Amino acid sequence: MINKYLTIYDTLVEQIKNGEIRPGTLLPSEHELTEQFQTSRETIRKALNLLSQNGYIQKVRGKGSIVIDVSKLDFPVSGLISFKELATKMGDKPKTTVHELSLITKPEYAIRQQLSLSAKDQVWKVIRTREIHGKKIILDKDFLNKKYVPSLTKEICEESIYEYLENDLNLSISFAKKEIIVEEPTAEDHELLDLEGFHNVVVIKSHVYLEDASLFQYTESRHRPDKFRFVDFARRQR
Amino acid sequence: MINKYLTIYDTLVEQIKNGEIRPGTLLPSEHELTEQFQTSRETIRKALNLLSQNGYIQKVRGKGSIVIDVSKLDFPVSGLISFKELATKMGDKPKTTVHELSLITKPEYAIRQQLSLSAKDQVWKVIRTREIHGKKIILDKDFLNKKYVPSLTKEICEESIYEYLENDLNLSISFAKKEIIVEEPTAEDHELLDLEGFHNVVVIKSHVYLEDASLFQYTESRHRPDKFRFVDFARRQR
DNA sequence: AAGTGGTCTAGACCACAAA
DNA sequence: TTGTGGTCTAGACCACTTC
Repeated sequence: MINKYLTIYDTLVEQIKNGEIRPGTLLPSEHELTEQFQTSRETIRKALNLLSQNGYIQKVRGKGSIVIDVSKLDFPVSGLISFKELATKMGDKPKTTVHELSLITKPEYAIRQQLSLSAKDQVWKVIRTREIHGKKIILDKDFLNKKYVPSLTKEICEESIYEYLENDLNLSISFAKKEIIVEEPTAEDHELLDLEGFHNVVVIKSHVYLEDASLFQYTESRHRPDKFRFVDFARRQR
Repeated sequence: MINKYLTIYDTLVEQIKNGEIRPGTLLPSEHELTEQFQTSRETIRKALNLLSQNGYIQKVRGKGSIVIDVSKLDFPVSGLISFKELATKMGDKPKTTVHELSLITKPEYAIRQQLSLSAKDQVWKVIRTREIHGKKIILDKDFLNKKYVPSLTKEICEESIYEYLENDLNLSISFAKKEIIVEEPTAEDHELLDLEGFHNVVVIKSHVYLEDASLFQYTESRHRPDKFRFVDFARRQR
């Protein structure tokens, strides 16, 4: 059997999405749910806390758990939509072009800083553009610590580096720190992207960490501003 | 006495920030912590889960809790830096100008939609610009449901609407759904902001909810792109 | 085999809301 | 007063890492 509290979570999410439990109404009380799912209250509370964190319910002491209207925004609860999702959403086959794939033996200072490298660490540098409806709208610059990724090919970069990491290398990404800013396009942006007169690019700088909290990738994803969208669900405080 | 698990959380955060517990090392085990803080393991685990959610540690089964290097980004763990923080960080007194403060008796369709209003609900409309170093760089357009905010003055809008809501009206914001996109400046942007040749504005659209999950505010915060910055800590999965 | 974190339990007491 | 969610406990068993 799989996790009990996750199956309860999934069940409730399903019921909320289906409309079996309507927005604005109350969930059954924790006591009732323990009977419904034949489990202890703490287990129910774990499931409910997940629902709360992911924006499905709002818990109110003394009252109950209010179901939030999740229909207002159509997206994964939080975060940047990935390139593949973006492309398929726009009804297009995603197309990736690899402009550079090289192994840097002596990384420059800025990169060593970003990846907290020691003097002898080597780094994969990958530069790719992403195309939707025939327009190159995203420029991805990836730097990966060779310590964790011994080999890398053009074919892998054209598909998905992440799938390669997870499926073949058995590396698992656990968290990322992202920063979003707007910059003037560089010469490289002008050369590789179809900017069509846009005067800014949206830049997402990410530090990506593995399960053991080791930093293994730094990425700059540079987007044409008209195609950029980021959503966030922010719960107040702890 | 206040919350036990929160005080434990605060203690550990303090130790991590001070450097008493160094990044890359392991926290004491949960068992050890129960003895250190004279409490049960589940209470310790509540504190540790908070640390994990807020990006201070990474828990690894069988190993322990790794302390993450929190110094790489200097900011509140996640989210948009507020105007006041931004201003004080740049060593300037924040200055707010109120351009409009009006009560709309018949809100247009778009606003009724955004705030899920019934036909007879009235809405406060507030338009303000924010100034740093003598430049108007943020345009805030707020729409507040009068049902929750009976009165509003120019003085309140020049200070902080939020402080008024929380301190005087005893209203508490619980969560917000935000969307970030980049737009061409409108005529209004050109009129009210010091755009200085910038061709885009970063727009943060927010739906703000109260503790009982009722939607009470819709806001568009329009930023000059060079002064915009957003940070995000994204943990994978649930 | 020993130590770590992950899940689950059954019960207790508390703070808050509504009737 | 009753019902709700919030905190806390002491213990159990499991899955994983390390030795």
